[in-house]
Amino acid sequence: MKPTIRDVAKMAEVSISTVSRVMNSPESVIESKRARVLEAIEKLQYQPNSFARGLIYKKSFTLGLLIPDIENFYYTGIIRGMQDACIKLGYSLMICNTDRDKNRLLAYIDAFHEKQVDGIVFASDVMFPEYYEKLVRCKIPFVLLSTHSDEFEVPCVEIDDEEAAYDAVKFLIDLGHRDIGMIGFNHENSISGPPRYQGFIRALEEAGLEHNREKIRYATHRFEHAYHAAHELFTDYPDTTAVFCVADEFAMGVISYLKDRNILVPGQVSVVGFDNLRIANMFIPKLTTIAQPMYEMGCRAAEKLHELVTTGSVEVLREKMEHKLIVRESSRQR
Amino acid sequence: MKPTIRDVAKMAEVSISTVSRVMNSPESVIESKRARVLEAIEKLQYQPNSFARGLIYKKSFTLGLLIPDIENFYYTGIIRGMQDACIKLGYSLMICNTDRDKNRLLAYIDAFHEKQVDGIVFASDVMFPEYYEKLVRCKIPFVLLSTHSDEFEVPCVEIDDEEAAYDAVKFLIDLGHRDIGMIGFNHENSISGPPRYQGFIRALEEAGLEHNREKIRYATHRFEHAYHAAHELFTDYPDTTAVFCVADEFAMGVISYLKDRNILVPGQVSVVGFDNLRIANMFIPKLTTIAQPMYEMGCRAAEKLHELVTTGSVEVLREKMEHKLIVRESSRQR
DNA sequence: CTTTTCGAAGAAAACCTTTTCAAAGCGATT
DNA sequence: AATCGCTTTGAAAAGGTTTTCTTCGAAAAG
Repeated sequence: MKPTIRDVAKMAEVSISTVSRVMNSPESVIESKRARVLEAIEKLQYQPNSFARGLIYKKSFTLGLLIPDIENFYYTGIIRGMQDACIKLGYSLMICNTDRDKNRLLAYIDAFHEKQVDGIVFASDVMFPEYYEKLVRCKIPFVLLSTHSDEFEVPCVEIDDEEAAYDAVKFLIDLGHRDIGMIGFNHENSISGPPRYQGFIRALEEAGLEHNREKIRYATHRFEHAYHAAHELFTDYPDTTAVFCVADEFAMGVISYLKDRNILVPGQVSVVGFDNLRIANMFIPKLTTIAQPMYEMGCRAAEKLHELVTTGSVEVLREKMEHKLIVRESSRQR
Repeated sequence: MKPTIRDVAKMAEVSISTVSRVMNSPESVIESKRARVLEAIEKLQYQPNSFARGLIYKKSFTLGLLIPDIENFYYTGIIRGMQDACIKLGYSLMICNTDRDKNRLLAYIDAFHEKQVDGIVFASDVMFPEYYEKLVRCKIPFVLLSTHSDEFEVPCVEIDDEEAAYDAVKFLIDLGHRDIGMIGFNHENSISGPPRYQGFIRALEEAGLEHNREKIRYATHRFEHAYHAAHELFTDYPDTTAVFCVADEFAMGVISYLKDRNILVPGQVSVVGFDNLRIANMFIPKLTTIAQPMYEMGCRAAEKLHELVTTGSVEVLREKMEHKLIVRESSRQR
């Protein structure tokens, strides 16, 4: 049986109030008793019961993180950042993987509610009214990560997707490419899909390359889809010399496809990815890509959530993080 | 204010006991009242307070998972499996990433203890006496995953590392290779290091290829180390025609090194990996590798822990999972 | 028609801690 | 000597649930 505060009190021959005080405001109890209590705590290996504590404080000192797909390398960086921030701020972290399943996500919110997490970071997914209302009804504070909501006023941490996509495409154009394709996210069920598309278009228009507008194929997160999308793209537009991919995993899919078709990357076709996953630097060829500061974003999300939880509001609603183009081996001057 | 069982009772005009019964043994309360209670619960969006519950049950219905490095792709499969099993079994899951830091790991155990997790899955790391004793003192049940302990009697789920390594090397030998190197885990701080080494040696001896005994270089988990280890190996033994790597990430490092040296894989050198990460199928060339059933191992670990938590013991102490050689593109007949 | 039995539901205790309130002790002030 | 104020301590309430113990009433048995 786990020792309770009562056992400590008995051993130290004081009341339980005194034991509690020793732990929470030690200066208020006289030296001699304090020493006895501390000794008893040590001897019994006493650890306060967090359930009893939670009952009183109405706080669990736990944050929840909701991610769509833990097998997506993108989230591992986020998790590390958030976990480190949680340690600093004194929280535990509960990570849940929704597998992009609506019901599962809803169930996790219930679980979080029941476990009384102090707040939730909601990563990447679209904030459907259903989710929003549930969260509000449960009165759980939350912040969005790598996503935002136009419909509701929710704090978020993200990069400028439009600008980042623009930078990537501009880079390809500056390299001399005139026939540029794109592998994008489907616009429904995706927040970063539209702005990245916009960035692509803006870069094209600025350079008078509107004839590429239609060279877009869509994929849904996974390598295999991107491989297939690349097949479609190059079947329809075999003269394409550069492809902008909205995810590194897509870039790998495209490069694999080109490899199978014996098209050289970057020799014949340049490919730019997005995210700068750890794998981007391990792939052959190493990927040119738009880097997102995943670790920092995880940290910021946790800090922002902490701010929201403790003060009830946040100073800046939408926080933009810096992206950066990283040039490696998958792109080349035309 | 969150609604409590009291509010539900008032609205349904019954006692709190009845409300409690509706939730825990509905058949014991009469239809009419049950309906009223259910309605009130629905209307108030009532959710029982898990602190109060925990206080009574002395259970948190939460399991902890301790992993050394979340950026290692190996663990994402494990996490998915374990999380799915947890859902089935009615647990929440708390994942902690130790970054292979002893103090951090110890701190997480404290956190788990304080949060009263019902049990812990301890993945991949060496079970140092320090950890073991702490866990025992805290009376937290735990199982080992992808590791085991010779020193202590702890339930575990793992594959047969010796056999798996043997299979991989045997495969290379059967392919006609006579000059085979290995990139292994350092033996200190690694559980699977020694048996995989043994498997390598056994396969060599069986084929009368003992002259390869020394062709081993070590790396510590990361791609870059493996790249460097490959450099050492091929500098010392330039005639090597096949490399057995104890991790897919090592295989990628080796292949990257060979690529930089303009040595073709599998044209001139065959490379076999270990784990069958998702990335093994995305890499160029796709990796021949030993598959571990990561998802199933995560599941089994959770189930086993559940068994341990609920019954106090497990039926089979050391559970062996099946591995399997997957032949892809990084290996070829010599 | 009375007694027994059984089902349903309420009251209250228990789980463990923090915190408020009250009391006791004691030196200092009037 | 009585009062005041201060420090230190203990008693008790509060937090929300489950569960045991009782009670009440109705149905079954005699």
